[in-house]
Amino acid sequence: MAKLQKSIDKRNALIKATIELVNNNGFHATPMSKIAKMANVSPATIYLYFENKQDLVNKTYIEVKEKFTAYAFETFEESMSVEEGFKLIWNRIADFKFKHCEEAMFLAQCDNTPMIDEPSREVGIKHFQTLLDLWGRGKKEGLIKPMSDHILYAYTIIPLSFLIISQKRGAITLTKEHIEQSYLAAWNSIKA
Amino acid sequence: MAKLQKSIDKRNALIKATIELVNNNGFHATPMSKIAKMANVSPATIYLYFENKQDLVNKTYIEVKEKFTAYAFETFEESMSVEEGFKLIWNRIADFKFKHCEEAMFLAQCDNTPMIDEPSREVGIKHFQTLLDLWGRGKKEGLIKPMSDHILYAYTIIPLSFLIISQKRGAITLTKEHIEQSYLAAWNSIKA
DNA sequence: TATATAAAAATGAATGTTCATTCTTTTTTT
DNA sequence: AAAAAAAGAATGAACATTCATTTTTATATA
Repeated sequence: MAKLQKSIDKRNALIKATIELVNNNGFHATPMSKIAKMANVSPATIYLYFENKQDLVNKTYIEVKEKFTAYAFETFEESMSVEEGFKLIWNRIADFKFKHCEEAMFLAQCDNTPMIDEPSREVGIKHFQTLLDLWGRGKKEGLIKPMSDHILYAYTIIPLSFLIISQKRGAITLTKEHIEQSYLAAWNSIKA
Repeated sequence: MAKLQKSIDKRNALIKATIELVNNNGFHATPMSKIAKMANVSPATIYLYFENKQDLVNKTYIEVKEKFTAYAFETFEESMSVEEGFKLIWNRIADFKFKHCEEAMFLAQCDNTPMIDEPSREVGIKHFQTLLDLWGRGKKEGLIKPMSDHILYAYTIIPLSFLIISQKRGAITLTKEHIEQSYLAAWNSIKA
């Protein structure tokens, strides 16, 4: 166990360092040597855990995305009403982005960039099915406007990424009130 | 004039090549040599027009952003009502992103990345004052919810970037109807 | 339990490549 | 014929990745 434990720590440290450095400097300006240094590891060690730089970034993306969606849907139950369920999931997402804003920023950067290869991106998308199903139910029940999932996503979830990034840049300081207003804006934009 | 004309052509070709290559491969994977090749120019020539790679990207960003905002506000007039003005500007923005989706994608990538340095980013923001003023008026008149400009922006303009990128990736095909639904979603999220 | 040994993990120093930038020469313009 | 613009080749630094060793861990033996 000791052996495996140690390995996981190093791996986590590498992923954490990748997130932080890519957030602050961008993919193009984060050399493997810096990642190694921040993770307190030799550059060569990275290659024991990841095939190469691209693989490191892909795996980081997938891991963060999975953590994110797991958190988003953790407390959701099928038995909930559409409105209740949506409110819950939306708030979990807001909560995650708030609490783990480094991770959230990293995802935002990946989602707008050719930094991640397509297969890894696909993996990330799959995990959102729960929300799409809920929206499907909402549309059928006439509670949510009959719009493409992409539009629903664009007007409810995407704005949060922007707000978190703005906060990280120091352009705004998000309060509980902002989040409440934000939820209302999201709901108003999709409710039938 | 011949001389100046020629120079401007080369400069434009360089900016166009930068947009295209960065969109498809990301900043980290677009060497100056490729930009030069795509613009039909020697690598050395780039340095007659731009100080270095960072400068080239900064200038490209500023130029595209200016073109974008100029287009967005071109037909707006102070005399318009808030709702009318907002609808007009929003549609101009949608229109621009639709017609010039390469440019729009480039901006989206810049806005979520440390690719651009802060001073250049600031320049890009300044040009949005017209919209902020309009929102200010809307809030005063009680037509728009009293929310931070960041939230208004997040729920009306930002979603468009996501939709354009999704379209470019082939995940959705945007129709006139999508755009209309989209405008309604935007307006519903901010109207008082 | 202590010791020896094999296997695994980790390292720091090379390696070779890529790439931004500069230099020197050539071409074009005035 | 001088000046400006452009070119291609050269330069040197940065960097991803690999190599040869060392250190750590696990296992086996006494």
